[in-house]
Amino acid sequence: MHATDDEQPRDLRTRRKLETREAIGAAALRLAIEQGPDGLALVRVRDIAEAAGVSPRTYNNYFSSREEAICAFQADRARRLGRILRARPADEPLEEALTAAVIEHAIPPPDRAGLRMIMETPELEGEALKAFALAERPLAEAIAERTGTDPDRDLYPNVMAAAVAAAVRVAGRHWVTGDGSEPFADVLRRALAHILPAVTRKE
Amino acid sequence: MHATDDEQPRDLRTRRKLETREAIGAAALRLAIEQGPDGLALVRVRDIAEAAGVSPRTYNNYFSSREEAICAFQADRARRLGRILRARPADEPLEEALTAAVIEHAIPPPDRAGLRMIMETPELEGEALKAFALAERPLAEAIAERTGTDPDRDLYPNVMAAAVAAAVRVAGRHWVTGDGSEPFADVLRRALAHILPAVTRKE
DNA sequence: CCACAAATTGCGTGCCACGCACTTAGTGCG
DNA sequence: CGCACTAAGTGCGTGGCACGCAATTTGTGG
Repeated sequence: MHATDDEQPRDLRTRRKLETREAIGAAALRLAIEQGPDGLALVRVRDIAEAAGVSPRTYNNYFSSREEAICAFQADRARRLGRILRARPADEPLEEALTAAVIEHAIPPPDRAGLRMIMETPELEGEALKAFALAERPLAEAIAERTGTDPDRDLYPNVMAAAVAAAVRVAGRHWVTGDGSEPFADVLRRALAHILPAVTRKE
Repeated sequence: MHATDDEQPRDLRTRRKLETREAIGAAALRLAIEQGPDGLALVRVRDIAEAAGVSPRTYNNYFSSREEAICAFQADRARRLGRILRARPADEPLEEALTAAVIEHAIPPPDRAGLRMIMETPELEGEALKAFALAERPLAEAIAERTGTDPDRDLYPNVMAAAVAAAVRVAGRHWVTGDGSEPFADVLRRALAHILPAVTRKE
């Protein structure tokens, strides 16, 4: 009864498709990092396509904007959170399950340069926010399943999901801003500790 | 020592400028609502400009995308939150001050059709998320001021600001999704109640 | 082996963001 | 009360991008 099912296909075609998508996304991010936050306009579509070994037309079969391509990896990563939470044992308290899921979600830690690039570039930040927001829905569903609430009717699971996503986002920003000596997982734990006391169900 | 100062100018020029900006934003939103979430592509720049009684070139002196123009009112509204919180009495407990600020911020309640349009249109939602994220910084600064923390070093004020913004956002979505019988302020209160218990300072 | 489906590509079209230069309108000072 | 100065509005030209369409290549299944 999953609302989001990401099957892992053995189909050759589908695998190629995934590969090209990742190739384009990786190329886009790499070029963006090379140019830096202020040179985003210099990253042309044809450059991305060429770097990915693909035609410009194909690039935009997969993405409808450069921002989307650059943030693809982050979007895919964010989508994992809900699934990971579902995989936690059902009898685990929500607070622990959430923490564990978020930490597990951060393995391996995201590419620091990439995250930094995205967080420091306004246009990319917007796209990243969209990615985070998209991840909230499956997360809310997973939370609802654990708490016996309904994401379509109740505020609780949606607020919790949004708050957790917000904490992860802030933690990421903090991590890329600092000197990086503190492990990402630790920053995540601290950020979550600020909002998790609010898991108290009241309705 | 404000980081964001929105002066209210009596200058004729500046007033005209503000009027133009609002005229364009209002026209953009109105046209978008007319076309509905699926007809966003039909809202051309020249239509917006014409409806606002201004040249297309002028339109894009103010906004660099239709989405930005359509969501301008929401962005301006979001920016108010930090200022409102600062205006609350300094001795008021953070939890109460936050609630009061958010409620006050919702007066007058936002245009339901506009909010609905924005929430139901993916491209606009992205822009709205950016607006919310932009409002987080001044909010975090206001929270930091109240709690004696530093938004540049500490996680706490940033996490709290993001969580509050997230709650407001979710409340807004819930409000426009439902039948609207419940006042927006009540939805806000309920949403905040889920995260405000987390105001416990731990570091 | 063959028909079918799906992905890649080239081409053409309409739209848009933005730099530049010019005009028009407000402002402040002598 | 003009007069220089500044700032906003505007027209035009350019480069770039998203996307529909149709042809081609590349897997897939009977």
